[in-house]
Amino acid sequence: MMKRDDASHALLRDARELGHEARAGSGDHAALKLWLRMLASTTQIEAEIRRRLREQFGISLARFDYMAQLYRYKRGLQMGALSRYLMVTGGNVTGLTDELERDGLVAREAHPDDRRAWIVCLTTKGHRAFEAMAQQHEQWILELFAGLDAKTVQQLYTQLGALRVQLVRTERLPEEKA
Amino acid sequence: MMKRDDASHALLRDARELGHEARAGSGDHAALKLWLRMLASTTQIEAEIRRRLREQFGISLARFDYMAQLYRYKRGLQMGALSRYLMVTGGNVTGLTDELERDGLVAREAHPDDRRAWIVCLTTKGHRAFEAMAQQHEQWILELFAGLDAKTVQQLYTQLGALRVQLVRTERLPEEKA
DNA sequence: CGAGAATAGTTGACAACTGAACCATTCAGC
DNA sequence: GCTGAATGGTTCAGTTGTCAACTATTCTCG
Repeated sequence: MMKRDDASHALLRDARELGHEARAGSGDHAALKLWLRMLASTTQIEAEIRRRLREQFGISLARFDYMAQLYRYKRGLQMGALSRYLMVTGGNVTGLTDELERDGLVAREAHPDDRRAWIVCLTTKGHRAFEAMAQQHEQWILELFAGLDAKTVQQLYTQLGALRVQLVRTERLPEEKA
Repeated sequence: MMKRDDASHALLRDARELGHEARAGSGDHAALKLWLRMLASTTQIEAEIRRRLREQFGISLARFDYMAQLYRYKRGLQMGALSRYLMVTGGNVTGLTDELERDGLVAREAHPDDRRAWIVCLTTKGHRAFEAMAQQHEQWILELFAGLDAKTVQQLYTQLGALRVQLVRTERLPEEKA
């Protein structure tokens, strides 16, 4: 389908490279190469963090993220808000809440004005447990990013900010056909 | 557990921010903030690409990645190599191969020297199908990264390269306790 | 008020992936 | 050449997440 230069998107692999970056080409596909490198790095870090959380605290990354939100919002959050913040579906939030509640880390409280809704809060136990994990978590991140100097970190942060702006804009665009 | 400055890793949320970045603090936790922004951006782009591949080609991202590897290696790959390159387990590769083979996109061929192993190749149909998808895929990436100018893209690419080097090094480190 | 639309959360079927156990085959070294 | 360890692949149970249908409640407005 569609006549094209066969090499125009050639997904070349440098034998030394790993993972998603294997899709990277050697041509001038700068954005594609950047994306594949970004995806590979993120995937790898995420897997490592996930593994360590599981290993040392017996907790999933999803549950850690969930508790991080509640830690920030000391007065609690509705489940719908959690669903948006965590970028997961409502059904998933229900399940996570059930587990965390069973383990005594969070508690559902009735919403004062809306009988459909719950307010979820960290329990004292949950609060303490999260603080311990969060501190360790930050150490891991520092370790994994130790190869970058402060200036590079700042630059990356700023540049990714620009990317994020673009993403939000694209997201809101009305879909045209393809 | 452990006495600490309560705000030392405060996972603050700016009301305007979304997703994983919610964990970002306002302090000097530069690496943590960078990580959360990176994770959020990548997750979002990945979800968008996944959605579009599903919608327009009825294919999962995993299958796309799988075919990308075979497209690069025209002479085929062993399943173990695919497993490493795709950063997924062997069991997963078996399943993906079964599906793709059933759809006539790839073919298992006996390894000439090792009767345990298979060589998986794209079929002609698979090759054609992948080219069409890959071209569209690159357009999507260009669109999503359109907010960044060429110089920024180059810088990001280089800087993430440094991160990747660090990751490979960390990965190989013998584990110490925690 | 009252009917229909919208919203909050739950449920259950399903898809994707992992990890461990398991064959078959090959390799290493006596 | 044999035996035990290592490797390539498969299978299966369990985890994590999605999606769509459903219940209960609240909102909108004629």
